[in-house]
Amino acid sequence: MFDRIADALELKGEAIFRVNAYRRAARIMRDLTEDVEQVRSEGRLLDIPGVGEGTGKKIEEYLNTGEMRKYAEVTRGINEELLDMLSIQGLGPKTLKLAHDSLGVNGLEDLKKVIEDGTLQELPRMGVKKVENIRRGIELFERSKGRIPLGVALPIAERVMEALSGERSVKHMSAAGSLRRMVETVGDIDILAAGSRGGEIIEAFTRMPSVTDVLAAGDTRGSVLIDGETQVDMRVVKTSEYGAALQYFTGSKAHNVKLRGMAGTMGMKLSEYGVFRGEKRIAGKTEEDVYRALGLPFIPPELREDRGEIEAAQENRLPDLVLFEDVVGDLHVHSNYSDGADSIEKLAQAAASSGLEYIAICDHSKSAQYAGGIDEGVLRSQMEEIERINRKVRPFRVLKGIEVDILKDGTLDLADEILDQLDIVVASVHMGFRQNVTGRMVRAMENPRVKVICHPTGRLISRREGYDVDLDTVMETAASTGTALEINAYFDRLDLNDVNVKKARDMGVLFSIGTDSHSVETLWYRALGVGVARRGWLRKKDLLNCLSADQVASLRK
DNA sequence: GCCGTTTTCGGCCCGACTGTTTTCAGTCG
Repeated sequence: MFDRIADALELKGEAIFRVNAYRRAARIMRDLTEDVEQVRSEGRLLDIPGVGEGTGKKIEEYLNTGEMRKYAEVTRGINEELLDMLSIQGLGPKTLKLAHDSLGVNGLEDLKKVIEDGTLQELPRMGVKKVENIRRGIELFERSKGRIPLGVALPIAERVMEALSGERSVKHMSAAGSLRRMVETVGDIDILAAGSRGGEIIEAFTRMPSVTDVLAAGDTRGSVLIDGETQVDMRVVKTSEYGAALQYFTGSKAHNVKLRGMAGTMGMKLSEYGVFRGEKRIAGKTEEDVYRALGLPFIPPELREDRGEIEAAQENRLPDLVLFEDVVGDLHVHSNYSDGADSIEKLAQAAASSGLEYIAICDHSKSAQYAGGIDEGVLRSQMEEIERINRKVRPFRVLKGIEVDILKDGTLDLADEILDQLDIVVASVHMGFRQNVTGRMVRAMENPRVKVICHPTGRLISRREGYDVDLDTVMETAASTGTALEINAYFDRLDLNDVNVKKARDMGVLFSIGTDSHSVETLWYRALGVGVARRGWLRKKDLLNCLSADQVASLRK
């Protein structure tokens, strides 16, 4: 509702600072991991930075009545669709308001009509090119399916950088933006390069075979569509400005705004060209230099969300974040014993060559019939095969595991006797998403054999909300029983997500990264899991995957 | 609307590009 108020106020031409205050409040509410009712009942609403008198009262009003008068007032007479249209590229609030007020545009079809019949172009400060830009913006708006999952965007970014790596004048290159911060979905892909011949680099960029549309191309900036749908923006800067540019283009916006404010109060100025004191440029070549000039240690990109990282940096208490190389095991892999595509041996070899020390084969249990779940007998023969394979692939190790179903009464799908023979047991809810999920998970965690609860919310990024589950209770029980919660790294799950990981970590919960791979193709999703872990402020000691195979196999709760 | 090492009013991040204009408004990131 705060986001919608911001949209509506912006459209009405309200002061941008007020609009931004609402956007900030919306972001803060979205990031809040505590129950807002609880915060209110303890009288702490106004303790939340960014929530003042006004928004605090509105939150109270909403909690009491389920309504917000301000929201009703500012959205009166404005179509929801009109507010959505603010995200059309090339069409901002001023133009949209003008079209609304003087031409009666109240939706996408109206706008197309006034473009067609030429009346839009007759408005003040409108011309042929502007209208054409808006027309293209509409095309893109209708074509793009919204945000791209990180797991889809990362390989595209890598392909682009690979294609440009041969350009001789390129000195540095990196993904930037939300992709570099490892946000679970990204709006577009940003690539930054440092080099002397910007024009040539951009030209090579626009000539890549996968490019279907060139949206812009100049000496310092280019923008294209890959395969007709994914927007990639490329920027080229001077080597001396690369650090400041990378810092700037990585964002997040909220992080940068706060940093720039800080720079101001310290008598400096921060821009994408560097840190300045008066006319004098005092940093900019590397990101480390930029942060140092502001009196801060380097803040890893995954933390740059203005969720307390700047304050932590000032007080020198940034977490020592887990590194990709620290994660030496994948604790959730399916084989062709259930619904996976590849043999255990093939998975082991692929995992070994990707730098892992071990994987845990955790196929589905018998109740998951749709997934070819296995019973006690098949599991026994799988354990024998794993022993044979382990003799072949040493020092790599395959752990004997199972992804056991948590049944509708909270009991497990396989008997304790066989679970006792495994190296690791992970447990999942795969049925009855609305049926006492919390109680069932708690009961499963109370079983000392269960080391991990998989995908604790059950959400699918592209299409499903997740279970009816009380995460606070799950986290408390996980902490008290020593059960790890999974960071399921499958690209459409990423479950738990970043904010919940941070919250659970602060409660003393342990974590386990599992790719939930059903073939060798997705073992690389571990990188996505590490991204979520780092965004959740995790250290090496918070993850089971940083233990050795022996340590994992001998875990006791 | 929020907030305070410029502290209860008066600021609020910074710069580039585009297209429309004769000095700048709108949009974007």
